[in-house]
Amino acid sequence: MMKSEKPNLSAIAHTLGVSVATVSNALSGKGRVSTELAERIRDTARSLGYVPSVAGRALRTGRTGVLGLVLPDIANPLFPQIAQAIEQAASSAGYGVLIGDSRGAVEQQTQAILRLIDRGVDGIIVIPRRGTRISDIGCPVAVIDTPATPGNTVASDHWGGGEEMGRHLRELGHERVLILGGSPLSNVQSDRIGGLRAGLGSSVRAEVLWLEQHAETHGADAPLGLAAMVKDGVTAFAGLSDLTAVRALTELQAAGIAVPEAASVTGFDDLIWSSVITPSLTTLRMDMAEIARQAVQALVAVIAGLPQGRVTALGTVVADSNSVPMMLMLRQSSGPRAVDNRNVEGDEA
Amino acid sequence: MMKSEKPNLSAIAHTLGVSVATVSNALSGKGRVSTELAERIRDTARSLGYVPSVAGRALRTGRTGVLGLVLPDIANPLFPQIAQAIEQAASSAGYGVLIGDSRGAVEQQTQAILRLIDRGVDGIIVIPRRGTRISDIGCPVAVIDTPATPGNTVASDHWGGGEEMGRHLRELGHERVLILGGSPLSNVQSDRIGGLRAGLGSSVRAEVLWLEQHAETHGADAPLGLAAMVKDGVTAFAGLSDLTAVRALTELQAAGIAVPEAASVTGFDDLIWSSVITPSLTTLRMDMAEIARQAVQALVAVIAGLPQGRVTALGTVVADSNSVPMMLMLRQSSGPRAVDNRNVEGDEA
DNA sequence: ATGCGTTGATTAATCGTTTAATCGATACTC
DNA sequence: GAGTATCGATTAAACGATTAATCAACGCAT
Repeated sequence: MMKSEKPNLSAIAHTLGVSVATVSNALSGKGRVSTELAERIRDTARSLGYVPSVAGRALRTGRTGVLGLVLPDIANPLFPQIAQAIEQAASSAGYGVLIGDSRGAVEQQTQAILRLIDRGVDGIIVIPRRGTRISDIGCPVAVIDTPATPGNTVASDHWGGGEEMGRHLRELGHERVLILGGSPLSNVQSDRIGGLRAGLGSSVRAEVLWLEQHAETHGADAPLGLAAMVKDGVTAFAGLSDLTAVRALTELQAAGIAVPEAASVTGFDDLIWSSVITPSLTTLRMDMAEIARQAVQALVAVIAGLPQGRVTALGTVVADSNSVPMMLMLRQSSGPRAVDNRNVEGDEA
Repeated sequence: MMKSEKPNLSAIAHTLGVSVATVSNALSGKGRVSTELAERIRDTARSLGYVPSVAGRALRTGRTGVLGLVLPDIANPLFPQIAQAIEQAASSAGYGVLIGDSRGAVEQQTQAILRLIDRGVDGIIVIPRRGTRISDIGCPVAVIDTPATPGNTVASDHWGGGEEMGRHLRELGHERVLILGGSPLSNVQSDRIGGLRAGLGSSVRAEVLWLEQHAETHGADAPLGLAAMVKDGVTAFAGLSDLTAVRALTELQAAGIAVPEAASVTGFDDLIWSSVITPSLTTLRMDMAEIARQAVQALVAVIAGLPQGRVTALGTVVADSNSVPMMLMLRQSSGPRAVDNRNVEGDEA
């Protein structure tokens, strides 16, 4: 059963009759060890099932090999994608990922960061709450927000994505578009709107409906009255997230308005259900794998003190490119503009 | 700027002219220290901003104060709820949470667990892949699956939830129900189906459509043909997750079948969009906060070697109660059975 | 006065790894 | 052949916290 206590460096050193330092050097490839002995050391290390003690190493080197991940609100439906990508990137860079939740309030974000630092993380990846700036904390930070945000490390090209979507809708012939946003405070949403407007061009009329504001005046889950807007001439609804897009889509369908025949609906983020609903949702997918890879790489470079590790004036790390293109997922919910919706049947709300 | 190096025990000891051991004793409250001196030590510790080194402590005590969290697939839309609840519970118990992703494959699950153990976690919380058993690994494990699963630590009462939902549908007068499941291998889904059948009673005809199987024969995102089933007399669709419920809901709507007037749709899990779609989705919410609390508590009890810490024959920790009730969220997508759907308009697919 | 128990503090060892300093021994240069 | 690199390995000192063992001092009963 070889239930022997976990093997450590001195166990290996002892079985081979050498010193622990030599073993350490051999395994890390740092000091000077004869290739032949190094080989034997690696062999016995493997056969003994040696795995270095993170605690011992951390104590000596001052680095834990752990990154912290802070999200505005862990309950965000985007979280799975993000967490998976970050974990994957960190793991293949030899790092673990400790999660920190800043559930809601802004000051909680700082709290979460401080807790992670107290736990000894080597660096932190923050997806900041809308409008928040990351003040100078005592460890390397990668910020994933918007290419336009000062101090941003790397992020999706929300503007470019919006532009592509806008162009798509314009080419379909839409002339009145309603943009459905959550809150004007979000950098991400501002970028997406800017891009949408640019892509739609000056000939297309685009208005914005802020859901947060709507919720305040009409109650939390009140209908948005989209059917009336269709009657009024709106033929496309561009949600700034798939969540609001699905909300719009179902509200239209429930009112008897066919999507995409009578009205188009588009979203952002390609959340998991976007492809399974009927009609499947035209949306923009973020390349989270690439974003995560870059963020982690930049962070690790600074942590390891590599020459390519660079830091902004705000103390955040900088990646190769701070903007990663989004990918338009053309699906069924967007189509050519309906010729005339004024006499469409729908209306229930 | 007091950029002094991080204060450690000896820094405190030095400023007060006492030994580090005394400081350690005072702060941990373990050894024998005069109350007056202990007070002074705590004061200076606070004023120096002392925070214990996790590495040092881990090396000495062998415990890191970190729990691992392993999920079947991090991309699961339930992940946010779970992660947030676990992080919260762990945090208030003084533990950090390290995430491990077993992205897909079953053997990856074991890999993820081993990686976490190598990182020195004190315990692991696993939400196992369907049908997977957790073999004896070298550290305390809490399993969140199904009350009926052998070795389960704590979980939602999926059966009871299903029963409640079944009763709800029966009371609405439905006589033919289609249950929409993903895969028959899932313990959770089996329980939910069992409960649904029990709640519906013997007078209600209930069939199951397995989406995974359907995808294999008809292609990944093929329509489920629900409109035809409505014509055939089915008046209620019970999704085993909100994801499939929304899929069903939109497919029905797109086919011109009014929900809940012509057909009811229900789900499980109360995922984030369930409340914002139209009609909002009747579903069952899990009490993840309570589940997480119990799992963490049980795990920590075993880790700390407390007398109330108990372990099953399979090596998993046991909680106070292994079953937490689900909560029926009555919303708009379920209603009384339509008298006759045979001549309903809908049909497009 | 001797012995004993208690209190309040210190000493010193230990956890496992890294790394600068050291030290033989061999090889090379002039 | 004496001085000097170079190579290959060892020694020993950290890193910061915990904890068993020890110790001085004091009170108190015999």
